[in-house]
This record gives sequence, structure tokens and C-alpha cells, in this order.
Amino acid sequence: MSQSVGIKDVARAAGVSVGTVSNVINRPDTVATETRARVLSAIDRLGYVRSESARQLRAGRSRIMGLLVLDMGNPFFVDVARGAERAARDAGLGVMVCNSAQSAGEEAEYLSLFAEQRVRGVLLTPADATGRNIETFRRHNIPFVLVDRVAEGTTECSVSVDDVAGGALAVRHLVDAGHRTIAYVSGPPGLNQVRDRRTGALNALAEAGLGPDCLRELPTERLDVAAGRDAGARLLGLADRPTAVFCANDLLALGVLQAMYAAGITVPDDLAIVGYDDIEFAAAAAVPLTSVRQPAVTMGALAAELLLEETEAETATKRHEHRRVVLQPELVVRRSSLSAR
Amino acid sequence: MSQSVGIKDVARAAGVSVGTVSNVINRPDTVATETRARVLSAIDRLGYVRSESARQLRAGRSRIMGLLVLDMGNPFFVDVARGAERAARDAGLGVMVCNSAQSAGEEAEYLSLFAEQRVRGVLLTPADATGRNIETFRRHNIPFVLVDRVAEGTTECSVSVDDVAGGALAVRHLVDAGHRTIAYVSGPPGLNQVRDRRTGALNALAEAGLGPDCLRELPTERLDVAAGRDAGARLLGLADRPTAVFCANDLLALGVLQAMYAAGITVPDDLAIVGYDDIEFAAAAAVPLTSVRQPAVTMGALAAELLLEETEAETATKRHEHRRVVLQPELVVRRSSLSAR
DNA sequence: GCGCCGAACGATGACGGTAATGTGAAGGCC
DNA sequence: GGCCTTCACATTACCGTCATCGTTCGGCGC
Repeated sequence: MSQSVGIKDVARAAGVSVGTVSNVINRPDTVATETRARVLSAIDRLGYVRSESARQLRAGRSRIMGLLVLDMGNPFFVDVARGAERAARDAGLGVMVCNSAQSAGEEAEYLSLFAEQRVRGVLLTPADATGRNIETFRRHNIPFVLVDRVAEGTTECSVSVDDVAGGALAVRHLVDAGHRTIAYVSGPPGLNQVRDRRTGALNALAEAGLGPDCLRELPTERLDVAAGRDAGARLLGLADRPTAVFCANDLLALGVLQAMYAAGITVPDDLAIVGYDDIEFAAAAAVPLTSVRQPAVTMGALAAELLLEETEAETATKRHEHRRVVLQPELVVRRSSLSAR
Repeated sequence: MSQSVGIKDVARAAGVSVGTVSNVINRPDTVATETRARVLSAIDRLGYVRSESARQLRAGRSRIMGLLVLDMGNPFFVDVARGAERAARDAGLGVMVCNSAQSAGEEAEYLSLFAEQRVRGVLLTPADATGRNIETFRRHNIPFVLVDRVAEGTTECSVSVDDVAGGALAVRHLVDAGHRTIAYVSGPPGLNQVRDRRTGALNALAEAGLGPDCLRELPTERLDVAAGRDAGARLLGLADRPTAVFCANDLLALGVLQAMYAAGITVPDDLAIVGYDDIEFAAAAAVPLTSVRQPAVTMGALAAELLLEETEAETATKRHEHRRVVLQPELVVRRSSLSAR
């Protein structure tokens, strides 16, 4: 049927050449009004849809931008995607969102998918701590922007939030409330965000004259609710139990909260909790969650804009300088950290 | 640079023809061992990556499946996407996830994007109540499977959950608990899910000898937390205030819960709440939420499998019969509906 | 020694669209 | 009238891949 109407079918139906049809689509003002109308009517009649792959093949690159995030189940990344998509669409590009599920293997798989697709560029939050994936990426000359992570070299842009400051915000708040022993439910030790937030936490402790032994780290395999429940259970087993816990993200915090509820521990009186990301559900939690808010939508949009700037600089004459944008987090205090003591 | 190494660059480097390189990639056993090794080494040395667009152009169709959902901010759809992606990947396909944001206009935009990409097929939860988008879709002969919605004709497959049964489960539970006036925070009136869940609710009332006037409908513009907060505020203004509320999804329910908390209304004692979808955050809510669980991952996977079956039937000789799969929901009772009365 | 066969690889023509180049007619200018 | 320009459209050479069809050549049987 209309399975494969090509530009030449349209040309035949309208009694013109393929070039003219192409012109009607891409440069309408170069075609006489009457001819244009005839072509447009043929397009409509035959239900012609141009083939993106053919355009891409000729253009040498696609009109798609890749976005590779750690976990689409995390509303934080959904917000990042939203921001990126908006910025990309403003430039007439699409976004292909993929989920590395925090696995270096899946990450590599998606990156080679992006390479095959000849995407314009990629926004990514690396899951591979070794940096090997990024290396092969650089080798293929595919522009990319790091999201939620600071670029080490000067070969790429990055947009991130100051995680050291964020960790300090959270722990300073807890120290101010009188807590002296604080657990840190940290997530996979390989992640930079996890490390930086700990650094910030230690800084805040040091400010108050407290040593690093006041921070009890509870690493987890993943950054999700189930891992949080698990960490909560481990927390309960600790000798000299901390009176407060700082979680590397809100999903972990919600998991910890569930574990506390199940064990009959009262939040915030028996245990204060601070999360990270301030996802929408943090405010709706069993005990509304104090959290460190990150400008996720802005981060996604900014990253996409940087990428666009870089790819356009390649064609145009204007140059592009790699930048490291660092945004500031903000503490949102709710009930989970306001004990009566 | 390695900007555009094509198959012919590899061929030149390896001292063979392009056809041989193609054979090394696609039918390795037809190439002599030594030649193959030489070609593979050249591929590796040059960093060759085959171009998906060129393959697509030649094959006439892509290796991508489209998925168009109502709201990626809703964990329910994230689960659907997860299921679909797993099934697609098992078949060697990728999934392009797009978010219609419950707008017919955006839906149309994405559908034409899918058409240009020549996707294998599309899984979609229609946002356009008029069905016009689907019509143009059918016209272009693009196979599609409806997700979370029952096919009306016999021209397509669908995978859905019995929303009438789900609505009945929720309201029957509330009626059994003694509630006689129940609000229904329903979402956009155009959505089938919304209508079916109301039908189920009315059925459950009728079973108990209660008339339709016992159900007070509060429509909202969207199916998200903000709309739920808004509906909650309106609920508080109702004369003869209901003692229970059934929400068309969990996001609305969480919004209602926030509004109640802000107004000092106790849940479930002053107002019982039942949500829908049983998203992960329902269990972690301020008051853990009673909800109607839907097998979202299964639904996504099943839909993808049906689509694959259909597209493979087009090429192979085996036929494909359109099916309407209807899954059963399940009530998960938590504290939000267990008043002391 | 001749003919034949199969293995291994080379040459080639689509696929659909784009843009540079080519063509012919109309019209302006000296 | 000859020349040049402009407009409106046609022609055509790619882009990278892959399957088909040739071609070459060594080996085998008779």
C-alpha cells in the first residue's frame, strides 16, 4: 500500500522531478506557487512521509541527541530528561533517552548504539568508574557533555551541582540540630556524587570540631528504594546507633524511612533523616523529607544547550570553549529532620 | 579524523572490496579465516562503526520501536517502558520512548517523528480522544499496539488492565468499610481509563444498593501531583463532604494527601483515600496508600511482544491475529483506607 | 590435458533524499 | 539582433550498506 511512497512517486504524481519535490519541502520559496500547490497536493494524496534515514545518510549525522542516565526510575533523572528534551526540541532535535541502570556493561551497549545512530552528541552521567567507556567515545569523535559530574580534562563540557556543598548543607543542618553521630547511606562507592557528598559531610563535621569517625558509612549496591530499605535494616543493627542519617538520594531515604516504620522507630524523634534531590515524592513521604534540592530541569536544559553549541561550532566558524558549569544546591527542611529534642 | 570511516575505508585499509567487509560483518563464515582477521584488524584500527541510517535505508525499515506514553513523570509508565524495553532488546530492537504529556498536539508531533524514522511499530497510550491521530497512523500502515486501553476495532492489538474491575475493587473496599459518600478525583474526562474506573466505581455502589449520586466526581486537567493538590482543595470546599476519596491514579492521591495534611485533615480517620497504580512511592507516602496495583512491567513486555509478532508476520508466512489482552488488577490495602470507625 | 565446480572475493546497483549543476525559455539591455 | 540574466525546473552525483551477480583461480575427476 502506502507502504513505501518515496519522493519519486510524489514527483511522478505531480508531474515534476524529484529535485522539485525536495525543493518544495526544503526551500519552498524557490518553487512557483502553482507547482508547489500541485506537489503539496500530491504529497497529501499519497500520504508521503520523508525518510529520516535517507536524510541522515546524506547529511552524515542524525538529528538526535542521546541521553544516558543512571536510573529512569529516579524522578531526578526524569526531570533532567525533561529539561534536555525541551532544549533539544527548541533546536529541532529529538532526544533518545536510555537507561544504563548503573551498569558499565549496559552503558557500553548504549554508547555503541549511539555511535551507530550517528547521534549529534550525547549527554551522559557515567556509570563506568574506570572511564573506559568515555575513552572509546572520545576516540570516535562524538561530542558529549557530562551531566551531574564534573569534567576532569578540558576535552568536554560538564554541568553539575556542587555535591560537596550539598553534602555540607545536609550534615551542617543535622549537626546544628545537635546530632553527633550520623550515618551516611551512600550508594555505590564508585560514584563521584557519592564521594563528593561524603566529602561535604566530613567538611561540615570538621567545621563543628567533629572527626570523621562521627560519620558511619553504609554503602549500598544501588541508589533505589529497595537498597534504602536494606541499608535501614543494617542501620538498626549498628552498635551505638546514630541519631541521624544522611542519604545520598531521596530513594534511599524513602527506603530507610520504610525500614524505620516497619521496625517501629519514630522519625524524626528516634532518627532524623535527610535525603538528596528533593524529588516530588519527598514532600509526600510518610514523614515529609528534608532534602537537598538540585536544579534538575535546569541542568538537563543547560547540558543540551552546551552540546548544541559545541556541535554547531564544528560546522560554523564560531568556536566553542569547553565549560564546567557548577550549579548550587539548596536545603529544603521538612519534618524528617526536626526532632523535638 | 575518524569522523566518517565508512566501509570502503576499511576495505582499502584491508586490501579487499567493500562486499567482503560487509560479508565479514554479516556472514563471517563465507570469508576465509585469514582475510577475515585482516578485515577485523582494519575495523579495529580505524575505529569503524557501521551506519545505522545506511542500513535502514537499504532495509527499508529501522530496528527501533516507538513507545508513546502519557507521562514519564508517572512511575507507572516508567515500569511500562522497562517491560517494553526488555522485550524489545531480547529481539535485538531498541525502544524510543516519548512523552505526549497528555496532549493531542504533542502526540501528533511524535507520531510523525516515528513515521519519519520508519519505526517497526509503535506502542501507545493515546492522549487524543478523537482518535484522529490513530487514524492518520493507520493510513500509513504502521503497526501499533494500544497500551492500557482496549482496542475498539479488530485492526490492532491491545494490552490493558480491566479498569472497570479496578474501579470496582477500590470502591467496594470503601463501601465495605462503611463509607456512603465517596469522591472520585478523576482526571481529564476524555481518558478511557478515567471513564472505566468510574463505571467500576458505580457498579460497586450499585452492588451495595447505593445510587450514582453517592459518587462525587472531581475532574482535573492532568493526572499529576499538582492536580491532586488542587482537587484536594476543592474537595474541602464541598458541602456534605465525602468521607472517602477514590483517585484515578496514585499521583492524584498523593496530591490529595498533601492537601489534607496542609489543611489539618487526618487520613484515614477524617478521609479515607484509595489510589490507583500502586507505584513504588505509594507505600512510602505520608500515610501509606491503599492502591489498585496494575502489572505495568508485564503490560509493557506483552505489548512489545505482540508488536514484534505482528511485524514478523508481515515478512514471514505465519499470520498474526490481533488480540486484546486484558490483565487483572489487584487491591493493595494500606493504612490510608483503614479508618478506626 | 580438459572441463567442471565450488570457494573466495570483486563489481555493481539499488535504497530515498539532497544539493550542486545543467538546461531552456522569457525578458531586459545596449 | 545579440548577449546576458533570471527564473523555474530537470538531471545527476553522491551518502554507506548490502545482496546479487560476476569473475577468478585452484583442485578434482576422467
